[in-house]
Amino acid sequence: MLSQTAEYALRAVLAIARGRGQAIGAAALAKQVGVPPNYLAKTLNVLVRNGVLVGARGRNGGFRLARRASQIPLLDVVTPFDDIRPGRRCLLGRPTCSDQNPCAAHQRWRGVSQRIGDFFGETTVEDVSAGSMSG
Amino acid sequence: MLSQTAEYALRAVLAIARGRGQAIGAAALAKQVGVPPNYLAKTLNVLVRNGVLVGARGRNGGFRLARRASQIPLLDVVTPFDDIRPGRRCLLGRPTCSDQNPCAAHQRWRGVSQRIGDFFGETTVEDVSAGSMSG
DNA sequence: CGATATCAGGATGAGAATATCCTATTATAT
DNA sequence: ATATAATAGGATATTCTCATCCTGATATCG
Repeated sequence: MLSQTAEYALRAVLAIARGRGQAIGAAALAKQVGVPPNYLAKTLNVLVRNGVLVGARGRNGGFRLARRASQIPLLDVVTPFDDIRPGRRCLLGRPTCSDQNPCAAHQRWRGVSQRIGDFFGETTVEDVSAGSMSG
Repeated sequence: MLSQTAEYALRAVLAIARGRGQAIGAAALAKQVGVPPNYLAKTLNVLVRNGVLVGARGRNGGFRLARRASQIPLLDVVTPFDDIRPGRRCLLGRPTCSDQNPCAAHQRWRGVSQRIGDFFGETTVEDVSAGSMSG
């Protein structure tokens, strides 16, 4: 469903959210969510550039959420890595696919696609970070 | 959503279904659905080995559906290329994710995931091949 | 100040997915 | 029979994602 990188980003952001405002270093985060440390560092950096996280350098540095968890839809976490806009989710891979310009599967796929879009747009980091530690 | 290869497979199978029993050669098919000819040939070959298509060699050869279009769920077309079983669709990429062993996002993602699974399992090639030529 | 911990980010490598090429096999038409 | 048209499928090339490595910038602690 999501690229490896987007999954890493999600896991990391959820872990940060569980820290309740406490900054967490990339290395600790990597160990906690089980992803390659160096790669995660780059991924977190992208999230900083996209306004999802803020990164603090130097001793006692680390990453925090840029906004309250309730203000960050999962879409914001995922979008820098995967383009999941509705038009780009055509089942048959057409560059654009809409009600006006539908592919053969559009009519039937539409409802499902909508559900996916709604999920990422409406579910916030808070909604899912409240859950279990794992993942 | 799907890999490039799975998309190609879907497009090709839908085009074959529109041929109403008439065998279509890989080259003609490739031109019709707009995919690299040699690559499509390999992809079609996989579908033959998986019992979705039958390939006829020699002059006037080509590909036909192995069953009636109404008997081929999209899942069968896609599965040889993408593993989209529910357990493998964990948002956070855990190897297994279920009601018994859920990830943080499981509860909320579950409904959407189910819809996706139902779509591929229940929608048949006939359901979507009836639609437009394009795609 | 100086040592150290940490993010920022460019350069490079490994592997998978995608794409191309070529040869073998098989059926049909003449 | 022979030529030809088509699938079958191995070998190879290309591209992109994922991952590692290294250096620079910056903040904190003593």
